[in-house]
Amino acid sequence: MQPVTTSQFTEFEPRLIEEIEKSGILKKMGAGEELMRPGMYVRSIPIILSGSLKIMRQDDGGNETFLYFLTKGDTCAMSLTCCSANRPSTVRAVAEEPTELIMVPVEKLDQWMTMYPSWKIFVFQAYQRRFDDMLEAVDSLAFRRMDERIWRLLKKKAALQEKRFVYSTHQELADELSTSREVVTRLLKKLEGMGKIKTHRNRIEIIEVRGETVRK
Amino acid sequence: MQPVTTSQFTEFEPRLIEEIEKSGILKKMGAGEELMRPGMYVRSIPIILSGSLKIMRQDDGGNETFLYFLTKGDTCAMSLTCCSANRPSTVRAVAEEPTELIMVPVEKLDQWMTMYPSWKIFVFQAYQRRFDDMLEAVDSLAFRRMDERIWRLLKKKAALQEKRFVYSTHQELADELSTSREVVTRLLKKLEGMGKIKTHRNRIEIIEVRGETVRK
DNA sequence: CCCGCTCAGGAACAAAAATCACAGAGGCAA
DNA sequence: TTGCCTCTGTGATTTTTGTTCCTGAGCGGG
Repeated sequence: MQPVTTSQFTEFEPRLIEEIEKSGILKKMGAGEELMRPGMYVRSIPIILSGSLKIMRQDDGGNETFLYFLTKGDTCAMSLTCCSANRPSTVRAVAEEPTELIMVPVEKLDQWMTMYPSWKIFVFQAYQRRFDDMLEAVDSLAFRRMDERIWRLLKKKAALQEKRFVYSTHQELADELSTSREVVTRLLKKLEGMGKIKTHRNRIEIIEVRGETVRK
Repeated sequence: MQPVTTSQFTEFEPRLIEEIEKSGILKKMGAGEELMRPGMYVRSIPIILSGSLKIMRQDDGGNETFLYFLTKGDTCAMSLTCCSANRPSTVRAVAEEPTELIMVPVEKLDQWMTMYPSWKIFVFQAYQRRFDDMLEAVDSLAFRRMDERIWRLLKKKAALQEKRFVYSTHQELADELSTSREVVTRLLKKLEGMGKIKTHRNRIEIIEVRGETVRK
């Protein structure tokens, strides 16, 4: 429909890329914009072209916790499962930065699975990667203390955009780590004391990664 | 090969059941026996006939945490991903009770996917269920305090075997919740004080579930 | 420039969980 | 019975995290 740059996905057959471009709808999202929330029914699955989506889990009481990021070439495994089971989403997806994606209607999923080997591989890889991501989230929650969780989250965010500045408020980080703003502030100060970061208003500077200084 | 009772899986085509019985290997495990550990390469995927497997995540320092149970009719999504990506396992699987399973060689996975619609559904449902389980594990870790986590684990274990006794030591529960034995002992005492359980040596009795008393 | 708002910092205290240290209970086997 | 071993209970202490409350910095709009 739109002139979509799916051609970057070299692992897809040309025919499949054609199909994606034909039936997919291009969507542009601004930073912080919400693509999906718990309870929402999903009728199409996103493939990310650029930028990144932050996937969060929420409980009934408004608390939430970060699960993982989706970046270029990723698709949302949750959407896949929800779509095919026709159930509402149980997670929230928010654009972490300006993000472009193609929304592919559910109906195509099954068709393409049998028609295009590369699509089958794509879908299975999506499941695989998300399992890995979930396990990492579990590791973080089960085995690490808050200071390390913050530090890792900051590094992940910085790596995502290949910048040394992370544009998050303490409150946002607190939400992502399911803790309180005060705790984040405290531990950021500690990290600052250790020389790993420098805090600014609305932005945190990553100084040191494993002894190396981040450039850019 | 062996006379396997796969016939209980009515959702499979008769032809598929035949195939499973032909190429699958029946395996019986005693309670506590280990099917898989991190680092192990898997060349066949298990389908559980009876009993249950406990899936645990371990970190490098010997700590571990419970992820979910697999029961009759389930298969291990981790095995699926590990097999097809030819990577070692990143989780540990232990028989929670005496358990019977069929081990199906990896090679069949792909074949059956295209040949038998019911197998494709089976595999996708496996992914779906395990995603749900992982999300529940995350909820537990992120949003609940240790006393509630213990209580829920006990109820889950009791439900698994439809008994009101849970045959676990405090140390085992501590490992499953990635905490220390002392904490478990203390909180069990608290639950006992609340009349929800009664503790015995090597076994815990579930007294009350949501106001109802457990029979059996 | 002042007002109002969000964001960050921090003190003081409370609660939850982890750690240390030890004692006793129960069961098994010599 | 005695000794040994595992499992359980508990007190004391520390660490980590959560909570409450208040202060001031920074920033944009009138």
